[in-house]
Amino acid sequence: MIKSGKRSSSAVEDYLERIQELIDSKGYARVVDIALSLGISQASVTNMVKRLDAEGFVKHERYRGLILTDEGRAIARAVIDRHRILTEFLRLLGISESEVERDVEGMEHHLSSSSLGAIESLCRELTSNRELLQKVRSGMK
Amino acid sequence: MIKSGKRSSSAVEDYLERIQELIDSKGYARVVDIALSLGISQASVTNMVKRLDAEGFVKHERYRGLILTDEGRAIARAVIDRHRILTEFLRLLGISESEVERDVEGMEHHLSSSSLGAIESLCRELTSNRELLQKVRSGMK
DNA sequence: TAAAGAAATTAGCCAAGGCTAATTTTTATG
DNA sequence: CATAAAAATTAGCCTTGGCTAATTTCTTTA
Repeated sequence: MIKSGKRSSSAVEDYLERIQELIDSKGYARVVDIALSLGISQASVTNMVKRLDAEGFVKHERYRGLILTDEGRAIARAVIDRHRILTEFLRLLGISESEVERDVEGMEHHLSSSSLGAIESLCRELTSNRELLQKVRSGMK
Repeated sequence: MIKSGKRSSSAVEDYLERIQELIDSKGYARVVDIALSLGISQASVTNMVKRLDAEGFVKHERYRGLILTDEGRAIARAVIDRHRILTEFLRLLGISESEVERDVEGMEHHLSSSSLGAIESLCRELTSNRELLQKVRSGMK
């Protein structure tokens, strides 16, 4: 039996994504690290961490850092996946790096896995078919 | 000299989009029409309409309805465009109608015009090249 | 044209997520 | 090992954008 799913907010997804990335890159994620990385205040992070802990997405040990629960990690992984694929997609289409970032950050919380799978397939096709890619790119106004 | 741009919120964009659609379809958009159409309370709409009016996106006449200013109409048109193209895109990829709707509603506020143009071009290609479309669709897990 | 009904507004509330300033707790260092 | 520095928390505030209930204003109709 799979845990409910609970549709988490964009903010929650952003936090979980960043926490996982911090753990992957530096081995730990403390309140201060998250705050710096997201560009928000430590106080705001403390609040959200309380919520994430209460809702079972993370376990927090003061001054030690956070770890993600299975559920939290599943969400983080899903968001990171959507992020990666959307980024690849827009880059393939020749969108400028700064726009890719803005667009992806906005869209990554609103993509069903069906749509994600379709875009992934499209990326494969665009990657293996340069002629097609050229054609698409040249058709942009 | 073009007016600043002002990056309006998703909520503002949703309202302007819906107001324009109501005007297009029934000729007018009153508070009650917007409330019914968005599935929220009249009181909430009254509040937002005050804001939209104060910020110069609409003109409101009680019991008569709203009209969009040039600026409001420009935003509405842009959102409706993004909506239309994203919808076409996901439909082409074979996503189910309900998922198309959910995904588009979420994503339509976060798409730059570059990305929009690219997706538009991609739609043209997918439409005129059924073989490609088949290939992409069959590559989805 | 007066009264019923529809439309709109007001008042007061709530939750999510931000913020700063002040304080507490832990770690690290001279 | 005392204390400075770093990390975390608390308290209190703000904005956005919802809500309900009560009230007001306009329109419609008997």
